This record gives sequence, C-alpha cells and structure tokens, in this order.
Amino acid sequence: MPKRVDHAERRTEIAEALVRASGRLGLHAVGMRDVAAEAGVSLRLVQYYFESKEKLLLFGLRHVAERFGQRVAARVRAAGDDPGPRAVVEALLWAALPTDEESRVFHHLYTAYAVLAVTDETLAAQPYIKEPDTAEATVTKLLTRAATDGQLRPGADPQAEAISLLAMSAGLGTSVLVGQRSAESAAAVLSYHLDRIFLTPAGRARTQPAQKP
Amino acid sequence: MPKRVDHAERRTEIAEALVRASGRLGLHAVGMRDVAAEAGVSLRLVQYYFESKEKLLLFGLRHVAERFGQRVAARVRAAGDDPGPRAVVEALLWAALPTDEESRVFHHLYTAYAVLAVTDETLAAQPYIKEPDTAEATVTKLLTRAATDGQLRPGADPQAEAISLLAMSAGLGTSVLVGQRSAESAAAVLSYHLDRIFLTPAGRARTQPAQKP
DNA sequence: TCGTTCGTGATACGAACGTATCACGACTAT
DNA sequence: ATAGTCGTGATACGTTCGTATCACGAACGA
Repeated sequence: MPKRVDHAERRTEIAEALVRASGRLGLHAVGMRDVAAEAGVSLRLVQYYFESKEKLLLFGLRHVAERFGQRVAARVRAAGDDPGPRAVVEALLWAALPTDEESRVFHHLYTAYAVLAVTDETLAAQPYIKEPDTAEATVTKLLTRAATDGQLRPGADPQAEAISLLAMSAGLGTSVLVGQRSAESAAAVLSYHLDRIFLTPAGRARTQPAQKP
Repeated sequence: MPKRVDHAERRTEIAEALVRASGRLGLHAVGMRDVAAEAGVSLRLVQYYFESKEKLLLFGLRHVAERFGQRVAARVRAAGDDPGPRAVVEALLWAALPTDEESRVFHHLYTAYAVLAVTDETLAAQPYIKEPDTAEATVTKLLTRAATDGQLRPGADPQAEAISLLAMSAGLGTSVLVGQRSAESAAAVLSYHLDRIFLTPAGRARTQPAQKP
C-alpha cells in the first residue's frame, strides 16, 4: 500500500488556496481551476483530493472556522496571564473584527457561506454555522463571572449582553467589510458598550483610547 | 414612435420575479432563464428590458432597497400618530427583523449583495449599500430627541446607541436568517436593550411582552 | 523482481450560462 | 396607406464550469 504524500496536509494546502482565491475573487466566482492555479497544482489534483466541489467547500468552511477559532484563542491568550473578564471579552471581540487581511477574508467567507446556507441545506446542516453558539456561551460565562465579582452594572443580564455584543460585532464587522465604516470606529462602538456594561473601565491592555465613531 | 407597454412597470415586474427566484434559489444560483420563467415571460424579454444581467441585478438591488424602505416607513406610521421615540425606534427595528417571508427575502438578498460588493466594485459603488447610513441618522435623531426630553438614561450617547442598535439588528437578523435563533428571541434581545437605554419602558404598541432569549 | 496501487497530467464531455442573431406581427406617425 | 420602429419569440453561439476518462511514472509489498 504505497503512500507517498500526506493527504491531510495536501488537503489543507488546497483549502488555503481556496481561501486565498475566494478572498480575491469572491466565493461565488471561484472555481476548481482557480483553486488549482492558486495552489500551484493541476486541476486533476484538486479533484483527486476533494472528489467534488461541494466537498471542497465544506472542508474549506471547516478550515476557515478552525483557523479563526485559533486566532481568537491566541489573541485571548495574548491578553495576559489572568486578565479581568472585560479584557478577555475585549480581546475576543477585537479579534473578531475585520481589522487585517486575515480577519477580512474570514468575515467575507463566513458571510458568503451563511448566505449559501440559507438555500443550501447541506451547508445549513454543518455545525460551523452554529459556532457563534460557542462564542455566546464563552462570553456569557465571562459576564456571569464578572457579575458575581461585582464588576457588572446592576440589572445587566449576562446572556442578553453576550448575545448583544456578538450580534453587534457581527453587524459592525459586515459594515466594516463593505467599507461603510472603519474598523476603528467599530471598535470604538464596542468600547462604548463595554463601558456601559462593566463597572470597571480599566483592564484593557494595549488598546488605543476609544474615540468617537 | 409607438409605445405600447409601460417599460418601468415591466422592469418592476421582472425585478420582482428576480427577487422571488433569488429568495428560492439564492442569488448566486439564479440565472436569466430562472427570472424569465418566474416572471412568466421569455428569456428574450428579460434581455430586452435589461440589456445585461449586471443591470438586472443593479436594478433589483435598488428595487429591494426601495421596497424595504417603504415597508419600514409603513410600520413606523402604523405605530401611531405621535408615538414616543422609543415606539418609533422599536417599530423600525422590528420591521427590519426577518420575521416574515418578505423581510426574510430582503435580508437574504441584501446580505448576498453585500457579499458581492466586497469583490465587485460596481456593486460597492451603489449608494444602496450605504442606506444604513440613512437609518443611522434617523435613529440618532430619535434618540437625540429622547435625550433632550429626558427619556434617555444619563450618559447614553445617541449616535453610539443608534449605531449599536442597528448593528445588533443586522447581526441578529443574520442569525435568524440562518436558523440559529428565532425571530422572537432576537426581538427579545432588542427589547432588553431598549429597556437599558430608555428611561420610560412604556410606549410600545401591540408588542408581545419581551421574553428571555 | 514484479505486480499492484498511488499520484499525477492531459484532455475530453455534457450541461448551463450570458449573450447575440434573425424573423415577424403590431402599432403609430405621417 | 404605408413606412418605420417597437415588442416578442425561437434559436444559435461561444465560453466556462464541474466532472469524467485515459494514460503513465513511481514506489512499495510480495
């Protein structure tokens, strides 16, 4: 049973080529040949490692979601050893905003996938569309901890605030993506809101002061 | 110069066929032939009234945006003769949520257009992508009025709150669209937030009581 | 060593798409 | 009345897409 190349690695390389090509052309316009050219391989190879385009897209979605999860986790870790809940939430929300090329592409592809999922039940059945649920649980837990520590404004509902923050982040991210708003102003809006939720405005590490949107 | 049919009306009919077909198949999958079949006309007719597919899409985007603006305005008017700012804001946000088929299709198409606009500069140049600016100005004005009337919580920034509410509405709308959240829970989150902004929780007309998300 | 399977390239195929062409009936202006 | 243009249908064209086919070198197990 000869096996000369690492399939998983090849698939990852091709999936990243898909991500790059999609970021450039748009997911709707990217074809198997574009992916092959971007990856520097032949069309046949893309077919070989992914039997159909649909499977390539599915794998690509999973890959993007995974990479983004790692990105957010890394940013949260970089926030410090044991930062306050606010710093963690802030790091999480900041990482999700389309500030650089990587997060821009992520937002772009994720939104494109979401649009496809509305009419494609195979995509809608993928668990990665529901990944926001994970983020929601994480933020809810952080806010709950902050509440028991007395760092939240009285009357604030951790779960409702978590949902609100993430929905805001998604909405702001889209508006940044289409060039309607700058990433800085989006961050300022989020900062404003965190100030309204947390009692302790301190705790943000290496963050430019909030400016008016 | 014989002129037998109303061009504008025909174009509108075809554009609405585009909207219906796109809502069913997804904007990425709809073709000229689908639009023609949906409108009950021949392919040639679609070509005749819109020289190219791109122009059809552009017109369709404008049409959708216009129809949605009318919808929101109608809902706001239906809120009463002179309701408080909160009732108007609430009517506006409620109308924007994908609660029924019409608003679902609107959200779907608008998001699809936004995704296309990321890579298509012709679409990005369309002013309808920036229509949220109009909504932002409207809500900001309403909140400013509420603030001067003493109906806002102290320290609330009308513009920041307006941006937040609309971003939340967009983000929640997307999650409702992909089936991650129910429209009712999205509305509950918005209600929660309005309660945190306004001092007077009254003023909502014909609204089911807010329930936990 | 030798046969089998893996990895890869070149190329072909059928479908669908957007667009273009041709023809013809209908209606209005003169 | 008649000429010219508008509205409409049928059909064809060229491209591009995803997928399939065929062939061949290379590497491992026996």
